[in-house]
Amino acid sequence: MNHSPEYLLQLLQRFIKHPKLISQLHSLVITSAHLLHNPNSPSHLKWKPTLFYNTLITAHHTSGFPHKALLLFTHMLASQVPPNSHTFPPLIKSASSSPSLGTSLHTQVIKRGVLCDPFVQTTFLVLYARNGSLVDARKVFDEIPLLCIVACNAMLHAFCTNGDMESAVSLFRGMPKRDVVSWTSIINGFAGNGEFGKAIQFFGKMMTHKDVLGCLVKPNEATYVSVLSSCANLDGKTALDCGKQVHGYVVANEVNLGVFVGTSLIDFYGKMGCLNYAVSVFNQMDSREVCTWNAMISSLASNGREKEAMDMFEDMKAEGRLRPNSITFVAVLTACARGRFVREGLDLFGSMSDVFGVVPIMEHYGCVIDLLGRAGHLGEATDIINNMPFQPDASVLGALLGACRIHGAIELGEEIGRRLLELQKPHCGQYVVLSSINAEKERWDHAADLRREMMEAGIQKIPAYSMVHLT
DNA sequence: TTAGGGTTAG
Repeated sequence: MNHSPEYLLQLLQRFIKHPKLISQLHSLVITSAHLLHNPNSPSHLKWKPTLFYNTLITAHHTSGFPHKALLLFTHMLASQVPPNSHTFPPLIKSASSSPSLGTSLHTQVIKRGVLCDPFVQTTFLVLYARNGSLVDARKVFDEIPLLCIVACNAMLHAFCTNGDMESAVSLFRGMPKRDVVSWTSIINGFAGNGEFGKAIQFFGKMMTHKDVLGCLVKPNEATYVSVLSSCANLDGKTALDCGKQVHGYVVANEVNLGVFVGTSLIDFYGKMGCLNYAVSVFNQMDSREVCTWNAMISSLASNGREKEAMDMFEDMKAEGRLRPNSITFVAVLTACARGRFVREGLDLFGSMSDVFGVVPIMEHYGCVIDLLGRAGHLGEATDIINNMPFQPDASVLGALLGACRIHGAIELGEEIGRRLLELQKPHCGQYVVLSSINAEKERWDHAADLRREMMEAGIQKIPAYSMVHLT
Protein backbone atom coordinates (compact mmCIF):
# COMPACT_ATOMS: atom_id res chain seq x y z
CA MET A 1 0.00 0.00 0.00
CA ASN A 2 1.30 3.43 -0.93
CA HIS A 3 1.68 5.54 2.24
CA SER A 4 3.65 8.44 0.81
CA PRO A 5 2.77 11.85 2.32
CA GLU A 6 1.52 13.03 -1.08
CA TYR A 7 -0.83 10.07 -1.36
CA LEU A 8 -2.19 10.52 2.17
CA LEU A 9 -2.70 14.21 1.56
CA GLN A 10 -4.59 13.45 -1.61
CA LEU A 11 -6.82 11.03 0.28
CA LEU A 12 -7.48 13.56 3.01
CA GLN A 13 -8.42 16.29 0.60
CA ARG A 14 -10.64 13.99 -1.37
CA PHE A 15 -12.52 12.58 1.62
CA ILE A 16 -12.53 15.70 3.76
CA LYS A 17 -16.25 15.48 4.47
CA HIS A 18 -16.47 11.80 5.35
CA PRO A 19 -16.19 11.47 9.15
CA LYS A 20 -15.74 7.70 9.16
CA LEU A 21 -12.89 7.80 6.68
CA ILE A 22 -11.25 10.73 8.42
CA SER A 23 -10.51 8.71 11.55
CA GLN A 24 -9.06 5.89 9.42
CA LEU A 25 -6.95 8.36 7.53
CA HIS A 26 -5.82 9.88 10.80
CA SER A 27 -4.61 6.46 11.93
CA LEU A 28 -2.72 6.10 8.68
CA VAL A 29 -1.10 9.47 9.24
CA ILE A 30 -0.01 8.45 12.73
CA THR A 31 1.59 5.27 11.42
CA SER A 32 3.30 7.29 8.69
CA ALA A 33 4.50 10.04 11.04
CA HIS A 34 8.14 9.30 10.26
CA LEU A 35 7.49 10.36 6.69
CA LEU A 36 6.21 13.71 7.86
CA HIS A 37 9.21 14.50 9.97
CA ASN A 38 12.02 13.37 7.75
CA PRO A 39 14.87 15.84 8.28
CA ASN A 40 16.32 14.80 4.95
CA SER A 41 13.29 15.97 3.01
CA PRO A 42 14.15 18.18 0.08
CA SER A 43 13.52 21.86 0.76
CA HIS A 44 10.45 22.03 -1.51
CA LEU A 45 8.75 19.47 0.75
CA LYS A 46 9.52 21.22 4.05
CA TRP A 47 6.08 22.83 4.15
CA LYS A 48 4.31 19.51 3.74
CA PRO A 49 3.94 18.65 7.45
CA THR A 50 2.15 21.97 8.04
CA LEU A 51 -0.15 21.35 5.09
CA PHE A 52 -0.78 17.88 6.43
CA TYR A 53 -1.82 19.04 9.85
CA ASN A 54 -3.87 21.89 8.37
CA THR A 55 -5.79 19.46 6.21
CA LEU A 56 -6.37 17.06 9.10
CA ILE A 57 -7.50 19.86 11.40
CA THR A 58 -9.93 21.18 8.76
CA ALA A 59 -11.18 17.65 8.10
CA HIS A 60 -11.94 17.06 11.77
CA HIS A 61 -13.56 20.44 12.17
CA THR A 62 -15.82 20.07 9.13
CA SER A 63 -16.71 16.52 10.11
CA GLY A 64 -18.03 17.67 13.48
CA PHE A 65 -15.08 16.73 15.71
CA PRO A 66 -13.90 20.08 17.09
CA HIS A 67 -12.14 18.50 20.08
CA LYS A 68 -10.07 16.30 17.81
CA ALA A 69 -9.15 19.31 15.71
CA LEU A 70 -7.86 21.08 18.81
CA LEU A 71 -6.07 17.94 19.97
CA LEU A 72 -4.32 17.73 16.60
CA PHE A 73 -3.08 21.26 17.11
CA THR A 74 -1.37 20.20 20.33
CA HIS A 75 0.20 17.25 18.45
CA MET A 76 1.31 19.67 15.79
CA LEU A 77 3.05 21.91 18.33
CA ALA A 78 4.53 18.94 20.17
CA SER A 79 5.96 17.67 16.87
CA GLN A 80 7.41 21.10 16.23
CA VAL A 81 5.50 21.51 13.00
CA PRO A 82 5.04 25.27 12.56
CA PRO A 83 1.43 26.46 12.19
CA ASN A 84 0.70 29.09 9.54
CA SER A 85 -2.23 31.37 8.75
CA HIS A 86 -4.19 28.46 7.26
CA THR A 87 -3.97 26.51 10.51
CA PHE A 88 -5.98 28.92 12.63
CA PRO A 89 -9.40 29.56 11.02
CA PRO A 90 -10.68 25.99 11.55
CA LEU A 91 -9.15 25.94 15.04
CA ILE A 92 -10.80 29.20 16.04
CA LYS A 93 -14.13 27.83 14.83
CA SER A 94 -13.53 24.61 16.76
CA ALA A 95 -12.96 26.67 19.91
CA SER A 96 -16.16 28.66 19.50
CA SER A 97 -17.79 27.25 22.62
CA SER A 98 -14.88 28.14 24.88
CA PRO A 99 -13.86 31.79 25.32
CA SER A 100 -10.68 30.78 27.21
CA LEU A 101 -9.55 28.58 24.32
CA GLY A 102 -10.23 31.50 21.99
CA THR A 103 -7.89 33.64 24.07
CA SER A 104 -5.16 30.96 24.00
CA LEU A 105 -5.46 30.75 20.24
CA HIS A 106 -5.23 34.51 20.00
CA THR A 107 -1.91 34.30 21.88
CA GLN A 108 -0.68 31.60 19.48
CA VAL A 109 -1.74 33.70 16.51
CA ILE A 110 0.34 36.63 17.80
CA LYS A 111 3.29 34.32 18.54
CA ARG A 112 3.20 32.88 15.01
CA GLY A 113 2.99 36.35 13.46
CA VAL A 114 -0.27 35.77 11.57
CA LEU A 115 -2.43 38.28 13.44
CA CYS A 116 -2.69 40.50 10.38
CA ASP A 117 -3.90 37.74 8.10
CA PRO A 118 -7.40 38.72 6.87
CA PHE A 119 -8.71 35.15 7.11
CA VAL A 120 -7.56 34.84 10.73
CA GLN A 121 -8.94 38.27 11.59
CA THR A 122 -12.33 37.59 10.02
CA THR A 123 -12.63 34.28 11.87
CA PHE A 124 -11.88 36.00 15.17
CA LEU A 125 -14.42 38.68 14.35
CA VAL A 126 -17.08 36.01 13.82
CA LEU A 127 -16.08 34.21 17.03
CA TYR A 128 -16.35 37.34 19.17
CA ALA A 129 -19.67 38.28 17.59
CA ARG A 130 -21.04 34.79 18.29
CA ASN A 131 -20.02 35.10 21.91
CA GLY A 132 -21.88 38.40 22.11
CA SER A 133 -18.73 40.54 22.38
CA LEU A 134 -19.64 43.15 19.82
CA VAL A 135 -16.96 45.53 21.14
CA ASP A 136 -14.21 42.94 20.56
CA ALA A 137 -15.59 42.08 17.13
CA ARG A 138 -15.59 45.76 16.20
CA LYS A 139 -12.02 46.14 17.50
CA VAL A 140 -10.81 43.28 15.27
CA PHE A 141 -12.70 44.76 12.32
CA ASP A 142 -11.13 48.20 12.85
CA GLU A 143 -7.67 46.60 12.85
CA ILE A 144 -8.09 44.90 9.45
CA PRO A 145 -5.80 46.93 7.18
CA LEU A 146 -7.44 46.17 3.84
CA LEU A 147 -11.15 45.65 4.23
CA CYS A 148 -12.74 43.28 1.76
CA ILE A 149 -16.38 42.44 1.22
CA VAL A 150 -16.19 39.23 3.26
CA ALA A 151 -14.88 41.02 6.37
CA CYS A 152 -17.52 43.76 5.95
CA ASN A 153 -20.25 41.16 5.64
CA ALA A 154 -18.98 39.40 8.75
CA MET A 155 -19.18 42.73 10.62
CA LEU A 156 -22.66 43.39 9.23
CA HIS A 157 -23.76 40.03 10.55
CA ALA A 158 -22.08 40.76 13.90
CA PHE A 159 -24.11 43.97 14.28
CA CYS A 160 -27.33 42.25 13.19
CA THR A 161 -27.05 39.28 15.54
CA ASN A 162 -26.23 41.56 18.44
CA GLY A 163 -29.25 43.77 17.85
CA ASP A 164 -27.46 46.86 16.56
CA MET A 165 -29.34 47.41 13.30
CA GLU A 166 -28.47 51.09 13.24
CA SER A 167 -24.74 50.34 13.00
CA ALA A 168 -25.44 47.53 10.53
CA VAL A 169 -27.35 49.81 8.17
CA SER A 170 -24.77 52.56 8.57
CA LEU A 171 -21.92 50.17 7.64
CA PHE A 172 -24.00 48.75 4.77
CA ARG A 173 -24.59 52.24 3.34
CA GLY A 174 -20.88 53.04 3.52
CA MET A 175 -19.68 49.84 1.83
CA PRO A 176 -17.97 50.54 -1.49
CA LYS A 177 -19.16 47.21 -2.82
CA ARG A 178 -22.00 44.93 -1.77
CA ASP A 179 -23.14 41.51 -2.80
CA VAL A 180 -26.10 39.22 -2.19
CA VAL A 181 -24.65 38.22 1.20
CA SER A 182 -24.56 41.88 2.33
CA TRP A 183 -28.22 42.38 1.36
CA THR A 184 -29.35 39.08 2.83
CA SER A 185 -27.57 39.84 6.10
CA ILE A 186 -29.51 43.08 6.49
CA ILE A 187 -32.82 41.47 5.53
CA ASN A 188 -32.18 38.67 7.97
CA GLY A 189 -30.97 41.13 10.60
CA PHE A 190 -34.27 43.02 10.53
CA ALA A 191 -36.16 39.72 10.67
CA GLY A 192 -34.06 38.50 13.61
CA ASN A 193 -34.82 41.69 15.49
CA GLY A 194 -38.55 41.37 14.90
CA GLU A 195 -38.74 44.12 12.28
CA PHE A 196 -40.32 41.96 9.61
CA GLY A 197 -41.86 44.85 7.69
CA LYS A 198 -38.47 46.51 7.31
CA ALA A 199 -36.97 43.20 6.18
CA ILE A 200 -39.58 42.97 3.42
CA GLN A 201 -39.04 46.61 2.46
CA PHE A 202 -35.30 45.99 2.17
CA PHE A 203 -35.95 42.98 -0.03
CA GLY A 204 -38.18 45.12 -2.23
CA LYS A 205 -35.40 47.68 -2.54
CA MET A 206 -32.90 44.98 -3.44
CA MET A 207 -35.15 43.70 -6.21
CA THR A 208 -35.90 47.08 -7.75
CA HIS A 209 -32.81 49.27 -7.27
CA LYS A 210 -29.41 49.17 -8.84
CA ASP A 211 -26.68 48.75 -6.24
CA VAL A 212 -23.48 50.77 -5.77
CA LEU A 213 -21.82 49.30 -8.84
CA GLY A 214 -24.85 50.00 -11.01
CA CYS A 215 -26.02 46.39 -11.15
CA LEU A 216 -29.07 44.63 -9.79
CA VAL A 217 -28.16 42.13 -7.10
CA LYS A 218 -29.70 38.75 -7.74
CA PRO A 219 -31.25 37.06 -4.69
CA ASN A 220 -30.32 33.50 -3.90
CA GLU A 221 -31.85 30.76 -1.75
CA ALA A 222 -30.72 32.37 1.53
CA THR A 223 -32.40 35.64 0.52
CA TYR A 224 -35.67 33.91 -0.35
CA VAL A 225 -35.60 32.04 2.94
CA SER A 226 -35.05 35.22 4.97
CA VAL A 227 -37.82 37.16 3.28
CA LEU A 228 -40.27 34.25 3.39
CA SER A 229 -39.64 33.88 7.09
CA SER A 230 -40.41 37.59 7.54
CA CYS A 231 -43.64 37.27 5.55
CA ALA A 232 -44.63 34.24 7.64
CA ASN A 233 -44.29 36.30 10.79
CA LEU A 234 -46.60 39.06 9.61
CA ASP A 235 -50.33 39.06 9.16
CA GLY A 236 -52.32 40.62 6.39
CA LYS A 237 -52.65 40.76 2.68
CA THR A 238 -49.38 42.60 2.05
CA ALA A 239 -47.33 39.84 3.69
CA LEU A 240 -49.32 37.15 1.86
CA ASP A 241 -48.81 38.89 -1.49
CA CYS A 242 -45.12 39.39 -0.85
CA GLY A 243 -44.57 35.73 0.03
CA LYS A 244 -46.54 34.62 -3.03
CA GLN A 245 -44.42 36.93 -5.14
CA VAL A 246 -41.26 35.34 -3.72
CA HIS A 247 -42.69 31.93 -4.58
CA GLY A 248 -43.28 33.33 -8.06
CA TYR A 249 -39.61 34.37 -8.37
CA VAL A 250 -38.55 30.92 -7.21
CA VAL A 251 -40.66 29.24 -9.88
CA ALA A 252 -39.86 31.76 -12.63
CA ASN A 253 -36.11 31.58 -12.01
CA GLU A 254 -36.19 27.81 -11.72
CA VAL A 255 -34.62 27.98 -8.28
CA ASN A 256 -34.14 24.52 -6.93
CA LEU A 257 -36.84 23.75 -4.37
CA GLY A 258 -34.26 22.65 -1.83
CA VAL A 259 -34.79 21.94 1.84
CA PHE A 260 -34.38 25.53 3.00
CA VAL A 261 -36.62 27.24 0.42
CA GLY A 262 -39.17 24.42 0.49
CA THR A 263 -39.41 24.41 4.28
CA SER A 264 -39.75 28.21 4.38
CA LEU A 265 -42.55 28.08 1.81
CA ILE A 266 -44.41 25.38 3.76
CA ASP A 267 -44.09 27.40 6.95
CA PHE A 268 -45.19 30.58 5.18
CA TYR A 269 -48.27 29.05 3.57
CA GLY A 270 -49.10 27.21 6.80
CA LYS A 271 -48.99 30.39 8.86
CA MET A 272 -51.12 32.17 6.24
CA GLY A 273 -53.71 29.42 6.37
CA CYS A 274 -53.11 28.36 2.75
CA LEU A 275 -52.82 24.68 3.56
CA ASN A 276 -53.25 23.41 0.03
CA TYR A 277 -50.27 25.44 -1.17
CA ALA A 278 -48.20 24.14 1.76
CA VAL A 279 -49.08 20.53 0.92
CA SER A 280 -48.38 21.14 -2.75
CA VAL A 281 -44.87 22.49 -2.00
CA PHE A 282 -44.23 19.55 0.33
CA ASN A 283 -45.20 17.09 -2.41
CA GLN A 284 -43.01 18.82 -4.99
CA MET A 285 -39.86 18.60 -2.90
CA ASP A 286 -37.28 15.99 -3.90
CA SER A 287 -35.45 16.06 -0.63
CA ARG A 288 -36.99 16.59 2.82
CA GLU A 289 -35.29 16.94 6.16
CA VAL A 290 -36.72 16.79 9.70
CA CYS A 291 -37.43 20.52 9.65
CA THR A 292 -39.49 20.08 6.45
CA TRP A 293 -41.69 17.47 8.12
CA ASN A 294 -41.90 19.61 11.26
CA ALA A 295 -43.11 22.62 9.27
CA MET A 296 -45.70 20.48 7.49
CA ILE A 297 -46.96 18.81 10.68
CA SER A 298 -47.17 22.20 12.46
CA SER A 299 -49.04 23.73 9.54
CA LEU A 300 -51.62 20.94 9.56
CA ALA A 301 -51.90 20.99 13.36
CA SER A 302 -52.57 24.71 13.51
CA ASN A 303 -55.10 24.74 10.67
CA GLY A 304 -57.65 22.31 12.01
CA ARG A 305 -56.27 19.27 10.22
CA GLU A 306 -54.98 17.48 13.30
CA LYS A 307 -55.63 13.97 12.05
CA GLU A 308 -53.60 14.64 8.91
CA ALA A 309 -50.81 16.03 11.09
CA MET A 310 -50.76 12.74 13.00
CA ASP A 311 -50.79 10.76 9.74
CA MET A 312 -47.88 12.84 8.51
CA PHE A 313 -45.92 11.93 11.62
CA GLU A 314 -46.61 8.26 10.90
CA ASP A 315 -45.44 8.74 7.30
CA MET A 316 -42.25 10.35 8.54
CA LYS A 317 -41.52 7.43 10.83
CA ALA A 318 -42.42 4.93 8.10
CA GLU A 319 -39.91 6.51 5.74
CA GLY A 320 -37.30 5.50 8.29
CA ARG A 321 -34.49 7.79 7.22
CA LEU A 322 -35.12 10.63 9.67
CA ARG A 323 -35.38 10.77 13.44
CA PRO A 324 -38.08 13.00 14.95
CA ASN A 325 -36.55 15.74 17.07
CA SER A 326 -37.70 17.97 19.88
CA ILE A 327 -39.59 20.29 17.51
CA THR A 328 -41.37 17.34 15.87
CA PHE A 329 -42.84 16.42 19.25
CA VAL A 330 -44.00 19.97 19.93
CA ALA A 331 -45.81 19.85 16.56
CA VAL A 332 -47.36 16.41 17.07
CA LEU A 333 -48.38 17.08 20.67
CA THR A 334 -49.97 20.33 19.52
CA ALA A 335 -51.96 18.31 16.97
CA CYS A 336 -53.04 15.91 19.74
CA ALA A 337 -54.12 18.76 22.01
CA ARG A 338 -56.14 20.53 19.35
CA GLY A 339 -57.63 17.31 18.00
CA ARG A 340 -58.49 16.05 21.51
CA PHE A 341 -56.38 12.92 20.96
CA VAL A 342 -55.69 12.56 24.66
CA ARG A 343 -54.65 8.91 24.76
CA GLU A 344 -52.41 9.19 21.72
CA GLY A 345 -50.82 12.36 23.07
CA LEU A 346 -50.06 10.84 26.45
CA ASP A 347 -48.62 7.69 24.85
CA LEU A 348 -46.44 9.79 22.61
CA PHE A 349 -45.26 11.97 25.47
CA GLY A 350 -44.43 8.82 27.44
CA SER A 351 -42.44 7.30 24.59
CA MET A 352 -40.45 10.40 23.63
CA SER A 353 -37.48 9.70 25.80
CA ASP A 354 -37.40 5.89 25.73
CA VAL A 355 -38.26 5.22 22.11
CA PHE A 356 -37.00 8.35 20.33
CA GLY A 357 -34.30 9.57 22.69
CA VAL A 358 -35.83 13.04 22.93
CA VAL A 359 -35.96 14.29 26.52
CA PRO A 360 -39.09 16.39 27.15
CA ILE A 361 -38.43 20.07 27.74
CA MET A 362 -40.70 22.87 28.97
CA GLU A 363 -42.51 23.20 25.61
CA HIS A 364 -43.52 19.53 25.65
CA TYR A 365 -44.90 19.85 29.17
CA GLY A 366 -46.83 22.92 27.97
CA CYS A 367 -48.37 20.84 25.17
CA VAL A 368 -49.34 17.98 27.48
CA ILE A 369 -50.92 20.31 30.04
CA ASP A 370 -52.82 21.94 27.18
CA LEU A 371 -53.83 18.47 25.94
CA LEU A 372 -55.17 17.39 29.33
CA GLY A 373 -56.55 20.80 30.23
CA ARG A 374 -58.63 21.21 27.09
CA ALA A 375 -60.09 17.73 27.64
CA GLY A 376 -60.98 18.62 31.24
CA HIS A 377 -58.48 16.29 32.94
CA LEU A 378 -57.40 19.00 35.35
CA GLY A 379 -56.35 16.64 38.14
CA GLU A 380 -54.03 14.69 35.87
CA ALA A 381 -52.59 17.94 34.51
CA THR A 382 -51.92 19.18 38.05
CA ASP A 383 -50.19 15.89 38.91
CA ILE A 384 -47.89 16.22 35.92
CA ILE A 385 -47.02 19.81 36.87
CA ASN A 386 -46.28 18.77 40.44
CA ASN A 387 -44.02 15.93 39.27
CA MET A 388 -42.09 17.73 36.56
CA PRO A 389 -38.30 17.39 36.81
CA PHE A 390 -38.01 21.20 36.76
CA GLN A 391 -40.14 24.12 37.88
CA PRO A 392 -43.00 24.91 35.46
CA ASP A 393 -42.74 28.24 33.69
CA ALA A 394 -45.48 30.70 32.84
CA SER A 395 -46.44 28.91 29.60
CA VAL A 396 -47.12 25.63 31.43
CA LEU A 397 -49.05 27.28 34.28
CA GLY A 398 -50.82 29.51 31.75
CA ALA A 399 -52.03 26.43 29.84
CA LEU A 400 -53.58 25.05 33.03
CA LEU A 401 -55.05 28.42 33.98
CA GLY A 402 -56.70 28.67 30.56
CA ALA A 403 -58.17 25.19 31.08
CA CYS A 404 -59.45 26.20 34.54
CA ARG A 405 -61.29 29.05 32.90
CA ILE A 406 -62.85 26.86 30.21
CA HIS A 407 -63.98 24.31 32.79
CA GLY A 408 -64.89 26.77 35.54
CA ALA A 409 -62.43 25.37 38.09
CA ILE A 410 -62.35 28.33 40.46
CA GLU A 411 -60.19 27.12 43.34
CA LEU A 412 -57.53 25.52 41.15
CA GLY A 413 -57.60 28.52 38.84
CA GLU A 414 -56.97 30.87 41.74
CA GLU A 415 -54.10 28.78 43.01
CA ILE A 416 -52.46 28.55 39.59
CA GLY A 417 -53.15 32.23 38.95
CA ARG A 418 -51.39 33.19 42.18
CA ARG A 419 -48.39 31.02 41.27
CA LEU A 420 -48.30 32.72 37.90
CA LEU A 421 -48.41 36.16 39.47
CA GLU A 422 -45.45 35.25 41.67
CA LEU A 423 -43.57 33.97 38.64
CA GLN A 424 -44.17 36.71 36.15
CA LYS A 425 -43.66 40.38 35.90
CA PRO A 426 -47.03 42.09 36.19
CA HIS A 427 -49.02 41.41 33.08
CA CYS A 428 -52.70 41.92 32.68
CA GLY A 429 -53.42 38.52 31.08
CA GLN A 430 -53.47 36.48 34.28
CA TYR A 431 -55.46 39.06 36.20
CA VAL A 432 -58.07 39.20 33.50
CA VAL A 433 -58.41 35.40 33.27
CA LEU A 434 -58.61 35.07 37.05
CA SER A 435 -61.11 37.87 37.28
CA SER A 436 -63.17 36.37 34.46
CA ILE A 437 -63.29 32.96 36.16
CA ASN A 438 -64.72 34.61 39.24
CA ALA A 439 -67.10 36.83 37.33
CA GLU A 440 -68.46 33.94 35.31
CA LYS A 441 -69.31 32.18 38.54
CA GLU A 442 -70.88 35.38 39.86
CA ARG A 443 -68.19 35.76 42.50
CA TRP A 444 -68.22 39.47 41.88
CA ASP A 445 -66.45 40.40 45.08
CA HIS A 446 -63.39 38.30 44.12
CA ALA A 447 -63.51 39.59 40.58
CA ALA A 448 -63.61 43.19 41.75
CA ASP A 449 -60.76 42.58 44.22
CA LEU A 450 -58.59 41.20 41.48
CA ARG A 451 -59.32 44.07 39.14
CA ARG A 452 -58.49 46.50 41.94
CA GLU A 453 -55.24 44.63 42.67
CA MET A 454 -54.43 44.89 39.01
CA MET A 455 -54.99 48.63 38.90
CA GLU A 456 -52.90 49.08 42.03
CA ALA A 457 -50.09 47.17 40.38
CA GLY A 458 -50.28 49.77 37.64
CA ILE A 459 -51.64 47.42 35.02
CA GLN A 460 -54.34 48.38 32.62
CA LYS A 461 -56.23 45.90 30.54
CA ILE A 462 -55.25 46.31 26.95
CA PRO A 463 -58.55 46.99 25.19
CA ALA A 464 -59.48 44.46 22.59
CA TYR A 465 -59.51 45.85 19.09
CA SER A 466 -60.14 44.72 15.59
CA MET A 467 -58.65 46.07 12.43
CA VAL A 468 -59.94 46.27 8.88
CA HIS A 469 -57.28 46.27 6.22
CA LEU A 470 -58.11 48.73 3.45
CA THR A 471 -56.35 48.35 0.14
C1' DT B 1 -5.55 24.47 2.20
C1' DT B 2 -7.91 29.12 5.28
C1' DA B 3 -12.80 34.00 6.14
C1' DG B 4 -19.18 36.09 5.36
C1' DG B 5 -25.64 35.26 4.85
C1' DG B 6 -30.58 30.86 5.39
C1' DT B 7 -35.62 26.76 7.46
C1' DT B 8 -39.13 24.14 11.55
C1' DA B 9 -41.87 25.18 17.98
C1' DG B 10 -42.68 28.56 21.82
